[in-house]
Order: sequence, then structure tokens, then C-alpha cells
Amino acid sequence: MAAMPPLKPGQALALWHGVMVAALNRSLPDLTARQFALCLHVYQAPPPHTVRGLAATLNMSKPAVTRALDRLEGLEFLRRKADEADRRSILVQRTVKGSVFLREFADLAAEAARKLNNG
Amino acid sequence: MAAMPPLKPGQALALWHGVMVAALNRSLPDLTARQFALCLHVYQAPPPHTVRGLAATLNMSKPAVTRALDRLEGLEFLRRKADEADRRSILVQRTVKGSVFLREFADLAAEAARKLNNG
DNA sequence: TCGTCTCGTTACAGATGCGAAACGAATTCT
DNA sequence: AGAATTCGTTTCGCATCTGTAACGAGACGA
Repeated sequence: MAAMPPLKPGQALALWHGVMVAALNRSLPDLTARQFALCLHVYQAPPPHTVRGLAATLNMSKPAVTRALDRLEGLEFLRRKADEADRRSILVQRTVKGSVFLREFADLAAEAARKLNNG
Repeated sequence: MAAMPPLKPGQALALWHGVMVAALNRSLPDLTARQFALCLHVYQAPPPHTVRGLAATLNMSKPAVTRALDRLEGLEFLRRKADEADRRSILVQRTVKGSVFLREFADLAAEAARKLNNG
């Protein structure tokens, strides 16, 4: 991945504004901030992902993680898999549908960034 | 404002990931996506802002806008003002606290972008 | 084997979100 | 003046979020 261009605070606000308004108008499945962050984290950070680890990293309670996983698994954006090495744990895995969803969101963001320049 | 640098989809995801995780760990007042988009819109788009206009632009129902305003006014991030020209309408205005909040968020985003390069 | 710890989930109670519909107040039309 | 329209808000019923606490299942040391 190429280096991230420097981003000034004012540019960040304009970008967020464009993306969030665009997202609302496309009425994507409306995830809460926690649900979205959790989904994003599973796709962006290297595995393995467990409930306990996600709760710690994302500063959420374990039940909140469980419920977010329920929701995201219902949307087929993520999948639970038993951890064969320690059957108390589960491993949270990526899915095709989740990849597509995040890719669409990413394109939307890239497009919003482009529009900030070219109108 | 200087031109927005081009942003690739993969960079957008990495940026969103960094910002959302950082935001969760700072436990900012947790606004819903609609509340946050509404706040951002009032600060980024030129006034005047009415309930009806916000509802149309942000693809929300009018009651949802009213309730989001209640919440944001409670946090003192926004303020309602009577429209003297048409007393059926209200004008949504910016506040100092709201400016500070968004500035903090913007700094957090800029910092997240920086960290994606320099670790 | 028996206690203890850790894992994720479930049960509970409370807070908060949502849209549809009804509402009062202000404006505009006839 | 009186009717019709438009504004933001409120009410209603429902869905879903939250954290605390309790829980069963698996792992592990004594």
C-alpha cells in the first residue's frame, strides 16, 4: 500500500462529512459505531480475533462484542469458527460479503475525497 | 483549504479503522451515525439549516432530526434559534463546544493518518 | 479427580433509537 | 374571514442498544 498522504484537520472534517452524508443517502445497513469499528478491525488487523481480544482492543464489554458479532454474522459480514486448539475460544473470520461491503464503503470514501477537489 | 490528496480505497479503510478504534478508546460522547452526520453537516455546509432541509439532505425523517437536535443541543454542540422571518421554522446554529468537539475529532483523524505512515 | 480459572454466551433491566401518525402554531391562498 | 398548507414537535408502539451479573463448558494445576 502506498504511503498515506498527510491529512490536515480541516480536510479530515470535510472528508468525513462527505462520506457520512453519502453513506446515509445510500442507506447501507446501518451499523452502530461499535459494530462498524469491529467489522473494520477484523478486516484490517491480522488474525486471530477472539471475543476477549476484540473487547480489549476496541474498549467494549464482552457482551457488547458478542451482540455485535451476532448482528454482523446475521448480515454475513463475519463468521464464527471454533478454535480447535482451545474450544473455549472462537475465531472471528472474514467473509466474501463482508469484503464486498467494506470495498463498497472504501470506494464511496475514495469518491468523496475525489469530489472534494473536482466538485 | 489546500487540495485533498487522492485517497485509494485501501487507504480509506486503513484510515477509517485507525480513527474509529482511536475514537472508541477515547470514549467520546457516543453519537449515532445520524447524529454525527447531522452535526458535521451543520458545521461543514453553509447555513441556514432547518429541520426540513436537514431531513431531506441527510435522508432522515423529521422526527429523527428533532431527536438528534435534542441530543446535540443537550451536549451544547448545536443550538436552535427561532427564525424571525418565518416563525414556523427554526435555524440550527453552531456553538463553541461543538467547534471544539469537531476540532478534537479532526485532530484525532489527522493523527491517525500520520500514524499509518510513521508507525 | 477436584477445585479454579478463563472462555463466550445468556438473562435481566434500563436507556435510547426509529417511523408513522396526530398535533398546535404560523403562514398562505381564495 | 376561513380553508388549506407547511413547519417542528410529540405521542405511540416497537426494535435494539448498553452494562452487570450469572451461567455452562473447556482447560489446567494440585
